[in-house]
Amino acid sequence: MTREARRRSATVADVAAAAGVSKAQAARALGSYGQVSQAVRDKVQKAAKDLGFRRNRLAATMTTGRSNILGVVVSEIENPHFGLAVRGMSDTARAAGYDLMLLNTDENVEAEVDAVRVLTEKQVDGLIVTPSFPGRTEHLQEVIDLGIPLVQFDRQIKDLDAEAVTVDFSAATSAAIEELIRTGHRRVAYLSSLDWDEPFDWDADLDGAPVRQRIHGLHQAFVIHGLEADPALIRFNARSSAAVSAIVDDLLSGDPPTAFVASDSLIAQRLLGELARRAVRIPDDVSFLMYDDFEWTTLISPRLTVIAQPVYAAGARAAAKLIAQISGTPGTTEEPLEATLIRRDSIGPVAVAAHSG
Amino acid sequence: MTREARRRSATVADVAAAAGVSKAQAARALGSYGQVSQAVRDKVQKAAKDLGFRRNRLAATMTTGRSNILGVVVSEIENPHFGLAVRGMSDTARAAGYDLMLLNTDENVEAEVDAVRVLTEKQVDGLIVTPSFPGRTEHLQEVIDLGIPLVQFDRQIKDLDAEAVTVDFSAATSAAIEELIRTGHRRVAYLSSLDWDEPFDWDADLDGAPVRQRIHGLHQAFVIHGLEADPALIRFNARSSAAVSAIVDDLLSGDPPTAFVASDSLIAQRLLGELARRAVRIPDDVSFLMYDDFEWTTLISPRLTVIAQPVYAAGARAAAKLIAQISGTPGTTEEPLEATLIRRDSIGPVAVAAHSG
DNA sequence: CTGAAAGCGCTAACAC
DNA sequence: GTGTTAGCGCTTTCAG
Repeated sequence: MTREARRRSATVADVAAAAGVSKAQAARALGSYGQVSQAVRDKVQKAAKDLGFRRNRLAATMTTGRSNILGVVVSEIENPHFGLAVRGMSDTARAAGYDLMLLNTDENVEAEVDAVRVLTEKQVDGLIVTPSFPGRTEHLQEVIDLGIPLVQFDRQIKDLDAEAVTVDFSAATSAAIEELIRTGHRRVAYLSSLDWDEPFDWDADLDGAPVRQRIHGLHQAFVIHGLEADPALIRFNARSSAAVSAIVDDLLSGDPPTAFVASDSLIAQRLLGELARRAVRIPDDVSFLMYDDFEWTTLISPRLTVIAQPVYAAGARAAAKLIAQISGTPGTTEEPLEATLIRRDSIGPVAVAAHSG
Repeated sequence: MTREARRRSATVADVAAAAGVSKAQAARALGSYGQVSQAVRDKVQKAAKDLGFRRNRLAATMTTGRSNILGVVVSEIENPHFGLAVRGMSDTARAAGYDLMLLNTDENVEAEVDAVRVLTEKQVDGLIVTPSFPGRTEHLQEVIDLGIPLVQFDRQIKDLDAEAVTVDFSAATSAAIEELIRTGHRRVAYLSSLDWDEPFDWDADLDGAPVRQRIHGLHQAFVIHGLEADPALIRFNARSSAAVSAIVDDLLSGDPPTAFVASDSLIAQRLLGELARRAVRIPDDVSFLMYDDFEWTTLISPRLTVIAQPVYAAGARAAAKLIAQISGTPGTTEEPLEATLIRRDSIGPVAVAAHSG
């Protein structure tokens, strides 16, 4: 029941024979290119229908060299952030006749290297990649050297001569941190899912991860006010509830932060869960800020102050840029995508008892 | 800067020539199949490295007929439900050497028909599809007739002789509705994103959409108690905030429901937003139930009573089943995937004033 | 407009 | 173990 042999379906040759024309003409009629008389077109169409012809697009790729496939490498497809971004890419790609081949890396560099290789071997016309790790770029450089169009998404590795679609967080981040500082916060924790094992300090080379811009913004805001920010409060690898739980334990055990910043909505949920479990109140005990905006953030109490970003648009733009590169169209210069601070109720003054500055 | 011609990269023939062996031997060494002496293997490996050889997997597909690509058609990739499912598929597929080609349909039948056609034309080895609409099955039947392995995901069209991976909601749904009835609810609204324009009644042929099982369960529970459920409270097309807003307006204007059931987390968020905007309190004014479980549902107040389902596992299983079909392995019979009711605080007794039964 | 023929890069017989 | 040969299904020249 499961397994009838996969019937070899009709080929252009079959259709041509049935229609009594040459393979070339049949192909032209089927593919609507070149010159074909109406008579031939009709005969071919009919024969194709009768035989249940279904073109083999891979064979076409063999000769044309174009697959009309965009390779997409994301770090965490189950993250609504990427879900939305992929939707943006998908809509734009389909509209231009491209399809998406999607690989997930789970923030793992080896998986990324692999994914990029597989995708190029499958002859994708171009790649959209969220580079996991600034330290490893050979595989991406190789793609560029091969002349395969590449667009970096969500993160940007500067050494790489490849377009990048990122959102500008500087204004929104400064505004948010300013607000934290103004309301008395001196110890601000930042949780990211980035795969990073080395000890962190402000000079660490995070390269173009959006985290970098955000952490940098955080640091700068402190510096501007002549304050010091504790690098020990910047934490990575927050990719599971267990990881977040451990981080929270650790953070709360010493000189605790008075504010938490979550790098994305998944981390935010985990973090809020851990905080609630420990009866830490927001914003009375600690303030809270998250990147990305989803409707649930307005449903919880207090409503979360967030830094929203145009995720769908970013995905759509990445696909558009890639397609432009593929087709040799000059990239139109568009206005930068800006993140915006949406002030709600999760940032408040530092509790006096907890104040340690 | 954008567009250096894509260099034709080295082929097995090139490698073979450089290594001074035949094309066949080179291919064997490169693909690690057949018999190759260590000496040849080494020479080939070296030549491949020197030339920057990168296999063309499409060419391989041409001869073997196998692409090692799984086609995935989902209705709403930005829905975290599918994000998680796709992650499950992706992990399972990668582990078995398959990659995913993902198309989104936005619950649009034409898009689905298209997606299925494109995928088969791209010679995917099999398909995982969330069938949008029970009324249109020719495209899927055609896939089956072609002998291309197909697994239905999340929904099941019964006429189709294709495996399906769905979650059993009957027990969880009965339990939930029982609870609603017990606490006095007689008017239970259900919101789904399904594309459905006809007027709804309890006999409507929703076929295998999970909605069907859920709505059926709802209806049955009422019938068992000798009660009547109003079909006018079952609403579809809840695919945007605007749509949900309109539905809520309409629902609230007549004889209003005392409980709302959201078919997924996206709808739930929209619905909760609309309810909050209208100052409808939960569970004081209306009770609330949602399908799927994400951490934010425990962060809001009241914590949401939900029907959780093993989404990741379902995705993983769909991929596993498809791969089993492809490779002709007999499908292992596994225990059914069960949804579970998680009782939290969003279901309460009907407010006396609002009671209208 | 139409057709014949030459590949795209790889693998699968089939000999040696 | 190794090499030769013949395609997979399609799209191109390049002639007519």
